[in-house]
Amino acid sequence: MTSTLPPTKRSLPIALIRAREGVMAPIREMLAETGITEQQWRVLRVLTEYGRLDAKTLADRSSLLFPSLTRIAATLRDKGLITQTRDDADRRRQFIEITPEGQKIIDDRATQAAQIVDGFKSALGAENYETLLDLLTLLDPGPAD
Amino acid sequence: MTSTLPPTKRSLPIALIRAREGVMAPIREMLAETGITEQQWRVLRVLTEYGRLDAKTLADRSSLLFPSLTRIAATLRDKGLITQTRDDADRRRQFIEITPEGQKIIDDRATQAAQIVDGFKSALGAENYETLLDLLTLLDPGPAD
DNA sequence: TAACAATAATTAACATGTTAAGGAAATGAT
DNA sequence: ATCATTTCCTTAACATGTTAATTATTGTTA
Repeated sequence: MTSTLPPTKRSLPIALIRAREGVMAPIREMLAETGITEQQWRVLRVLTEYGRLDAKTLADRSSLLFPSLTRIAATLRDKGLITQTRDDADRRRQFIEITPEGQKIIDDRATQAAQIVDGFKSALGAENYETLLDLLTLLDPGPAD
Repeated sequence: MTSTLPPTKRSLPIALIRAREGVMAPIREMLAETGITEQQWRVLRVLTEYGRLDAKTLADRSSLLFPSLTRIAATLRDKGLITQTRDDADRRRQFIEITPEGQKIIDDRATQAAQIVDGFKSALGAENYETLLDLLTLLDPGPAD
């Protein structure tokens, strides 16, 4: 049975891109007022959720490649939203922690962000929404949570 | 009812990124041998599916922003994989068409690409796969096909 | 038709994605 | 202890994502 490529309208990679674009549009709009990017927001959210983290773990949990995190961390540090501390026990490693200023950005927008998420949940229906998250997780090869 | 942000492990934007990463990894691996990028592959696939297109339509169907398409088209032209033709009726517009060399890249890899897609379809199950595509389409604000 | 508005495309500027190479510190083997 | 290896992180180089400004052409209207 020779398989052929689906039409691009039913292509999984393209559907993932478009869905992400649809979901991120209102979030980006919200973030525009804060002067931080979507990825910077993601880093701050992970730091809020897990507390101080080493750079490697932070990159994993933020779904960022290490080189991206290096640049983003430098930007966030310059903005005073995080601090970077060398690990005395292993001087290769680095700890990253959110500052009160960074925390404030999350706190100030958390409700608004949650409302955007709720909007999509309503649009799909709660059950479909959970199904979608479950199916997406199956496509993620990452460490089995 | 005050809504709060979900933990990042159940965040829709992050789940979309990770899923995309999981799906694209083997495709990128395949494309590495061809010397073209994922986006360039997408443009060539759309051109194969729809034939000659004006740049605006091509950008839409490839899910690319216009500035990205401008650069990608220049690259593909330099590689001899597409041709660009000015519209005589409206000299602002431009038509883009795939060349035999470009077509060959698609033809040579179509089966392999389809097998990768089939792998994900099996992993999820055919029914779940279609459900996933349907749900993703609901998140796409784009023109209702 | 002259002035203004709208459209197609490019360019610019900055941030991120991606792969490869490099540097510093820790680990392991001899 | 020394050398090779591994690990954490940075830097480099190039492609793309994103928004804004700019150019060229077309359309509209007074």
